[in-house]
Amino acid sequence: MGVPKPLNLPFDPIERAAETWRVHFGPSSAMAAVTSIMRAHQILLGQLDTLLRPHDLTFARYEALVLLTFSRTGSLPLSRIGERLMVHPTSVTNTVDRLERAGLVRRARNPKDGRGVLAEISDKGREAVERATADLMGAGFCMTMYGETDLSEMFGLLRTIRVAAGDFEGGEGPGTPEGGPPGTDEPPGRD
Amino acid sequence: MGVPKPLNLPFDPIERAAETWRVHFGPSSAMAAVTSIMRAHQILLGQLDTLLRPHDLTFARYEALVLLTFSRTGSLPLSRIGERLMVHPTSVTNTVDRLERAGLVRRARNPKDGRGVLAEISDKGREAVERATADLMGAGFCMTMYGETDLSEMFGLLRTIRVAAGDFEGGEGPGTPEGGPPGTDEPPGRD
DNA sequence: CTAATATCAGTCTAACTGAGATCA
DNA sequence: CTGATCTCAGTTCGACTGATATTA
Repeated sequence: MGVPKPLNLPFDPIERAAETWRVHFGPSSAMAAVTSIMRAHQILLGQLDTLLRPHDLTFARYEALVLLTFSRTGSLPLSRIGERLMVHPTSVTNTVDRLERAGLVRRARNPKDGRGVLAEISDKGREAVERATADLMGAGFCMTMYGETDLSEMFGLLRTIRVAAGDFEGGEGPGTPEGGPPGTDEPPGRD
Repeated sequence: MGVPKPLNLPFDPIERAAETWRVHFGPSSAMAAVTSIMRAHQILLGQLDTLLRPHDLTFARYEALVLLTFSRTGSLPLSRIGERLMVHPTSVTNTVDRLERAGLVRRARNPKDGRGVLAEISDKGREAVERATADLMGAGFCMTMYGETDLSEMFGLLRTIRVAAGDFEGGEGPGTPEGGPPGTDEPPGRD
């Protein structure tokens, strides 16, 4: 899965494409960065899904389960799951469908909002998260080729595009506002 | 598409997940970096595909077309396309199918290898690449929030995971080997 | 003979569109 | 009433498995 067979090309295909690109079209650093992100994603998803397959999970389903584990009551409205994981509403329905079929989650009516549906993690689900997480951490999240400095540098760099995409309000003001975030500061892990 | 509506959460969802993660499971910088790559990929693919939709192209098809544009004869064996773009053989067949149906590419027997099939770009295909490329470059490849320094830093950082995945032989020796790469040094854009 | 190349049939997943039910 | 939440039907897409024909 992912990339079972290393290609071992005698050259960096992205670097070469960037050189050729520059000759044909002009400056290519943005193109090289984009292509690198695409490829990194492909590599990571392949490796993570391979690690998660024995647990009958995909990375998307795993993320949803973890989110439920983190919630106070072990349950969240589907709408909030979609919001936090930044996926389409119908994708959330689909993900929860599969988790429910596997017995890792069950649906419940939201007592606080008749429109809403809660996804509630089951004991089996909690066990699955625990085992899967152990595997992922054992594999260092497939990022063992990086040191702490590189990891936080990468996080910082990619934060810029997330802010630009409007994921959250981190654009204005000094980075992480210190000494008094205006009003919206919630404790982490809140339901 | 992608994420048409900015979420504008009052907090960084990945940062918050990382904090909670650390409390539950331990160190989380690798997890935060992985999640950031996943999200960056999602953002970029959404924006790029939106830019390419009017040209009846996806990013995958666009990449294949560009590769053909770069080739000496305007044609490449499907196997080589798969190798350079690092996609599965059946995915190449599928991509070329679609490009052929759109009249941007045609198949031809490989005169040098009866097993092989060449994908050859058509005039219509070359025009499509030119127009699409103009759009993408006009949009700065959706990376206008970054400066040159950030872009090359990102490329360098992500190069590490590509090397570790065995994409190419860049692991041993001093970075980009200077003064005499061993034997396999080809001119770019060959074939 | 084996190995490489490409195709086909079919599965799986995620992301989407559009429509509709339910309820605040 | 509007708007939010969720579901369903159906599409598109890329990545895959396994089998097969062809040819080096």
